[in-house]
Amino acid sequence: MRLVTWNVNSVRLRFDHLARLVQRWDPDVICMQEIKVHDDLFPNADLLPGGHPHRRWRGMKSYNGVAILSRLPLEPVEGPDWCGKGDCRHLAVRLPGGVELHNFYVPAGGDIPDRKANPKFAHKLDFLDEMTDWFQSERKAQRKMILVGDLNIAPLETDVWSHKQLLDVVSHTPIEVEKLTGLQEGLGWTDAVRHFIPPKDKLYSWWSYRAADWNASDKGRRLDHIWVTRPLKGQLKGASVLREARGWAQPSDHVPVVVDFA
DNA sequence: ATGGTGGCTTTGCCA
Repeated sequence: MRLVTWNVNSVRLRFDHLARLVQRWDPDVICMQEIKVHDDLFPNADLLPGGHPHRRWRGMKSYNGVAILSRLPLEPVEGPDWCGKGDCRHLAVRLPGGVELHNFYVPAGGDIPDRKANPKFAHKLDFLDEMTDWFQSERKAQRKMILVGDLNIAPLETDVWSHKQLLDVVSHTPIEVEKLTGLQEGLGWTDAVRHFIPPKDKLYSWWSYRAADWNASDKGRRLDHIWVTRPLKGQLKGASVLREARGWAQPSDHVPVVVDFA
């Protein structure tokens, strides 16, 4: 089984790119974030017509929104209303074999890394705390679970273009990294991508639109992740980050991240 | 210290 997570930054602008993704990498399950469309307007018929027939989505107007397209059957799994905001940042399903798949879009957190000065940063930290508590109390480490998504945090020094220069930049501050690590250690999640691509290697999944030449300056961050619980660790077969997708015409600022399972 | 781009909606908000 090949699984992809991708922050598409508007699903309605990404029909061709999704078709190319399937043509070139043939994923069985596609998890998307930032679909930016209300449920009623989700472009179901125009999206990979005839393919990946098992689909679920949760979207709102303009912002946020998550979706899963799959060749394998999906059963719904209920989740909480994170931070009581009803803002469409989580979609959970059960795959055949009793595997739970959790697709997240963690709040970006605004520009100022200060809980008091910036409510968006407070929301991000609270969201991470709620995730940690919920997985600890409602979900157990011995379950087969996959957690994917745009977690909006680059935890390792090699997950950013400059560790020193990003220490005060939201996405790589010590408090965010500490909370993400706490979430990870809570259930003993394995970072499936770093399982194959050594932590000493630089690795990014996002490059800002604001760079004059994203490829030449290469000021990226690894914000998109795929984690698995211990019972699935032995099933991991490979991982890659599809950097070339950032060079496609009118791209998302994120690229797909892929993990293969036995 | 600043501003750079893109998507969606509205002329600003969010990333």
